[in-house]
Amino acid sequence: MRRDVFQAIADPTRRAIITLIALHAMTPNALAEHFDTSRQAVSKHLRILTECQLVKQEQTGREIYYHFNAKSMKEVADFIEPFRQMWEEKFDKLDVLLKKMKTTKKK
Amino acid sequence: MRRDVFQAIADPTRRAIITLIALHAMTPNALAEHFDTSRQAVSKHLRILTECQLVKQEQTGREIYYHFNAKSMKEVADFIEPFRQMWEEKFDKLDVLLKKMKTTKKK
DNA sequence: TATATTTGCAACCATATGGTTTCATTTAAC
DNA sequence: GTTAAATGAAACCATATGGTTGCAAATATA
Repeated sequence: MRRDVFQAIADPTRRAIITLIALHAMTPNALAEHFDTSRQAVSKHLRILTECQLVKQEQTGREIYYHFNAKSMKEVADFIEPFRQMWEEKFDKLDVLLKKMKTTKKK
Repeated sequence: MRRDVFQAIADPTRRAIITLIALHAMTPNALAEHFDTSRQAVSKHLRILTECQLVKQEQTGREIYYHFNAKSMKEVADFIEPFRQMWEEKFDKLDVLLKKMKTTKKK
């Protein structure tokens, strides 16, 4: 079964879980209170997030605190980073100049 | 039907399409040659990418060139950006110092 | 005009997904 | 020791997903 970070963050509930957990570690029970779904559904999301290492477990007694593991998010960053300058429209003057030179040369 | 950018980039074929198209606009036929799937399958992917505005169509005769629209990728960037400093482990000395002062003060 | 090319759409299919309910296990509290 | 709380796993279900094949429409080419 394919289980990667991109698929993990595709679900809005999982993105919300990530955002909550990034602030501070939480138990599944505490998390479930933030959503309309059942605790078990949240647990399934946590399983998926764990499988792609977006979260880590820390057991204390019968409670399990889920921590955010930001490193795994880097894969997403690496994918979109090459496109950043395409949506950020601020090009410095050197870039514009180089682009101009390139076009005129071609012509 | 939910159709957002996160779901769009969840599929590896669609991510590959995006990467190809970002280099230069392509027709569905040209795109399909890069994959094992049928042209129609690629067409379905393009439909999804169009719906969340990750690509734009430009018709010339009977051919349709698909362009990459980087702006729509910003939504993903905005989501992961807050976590960036959590995975980038390079903190400058001032940050470390401030952190230290904070802890000692608390104690 | 007749034919070939490019494309999107519809119907269908196997599997994945996200949810539920039920149950077993472990640990805390009484 | 008995009961309650926290959790994960399994079974089940409706729907979404990604693929296929077949077909129709529009445009280029002969």
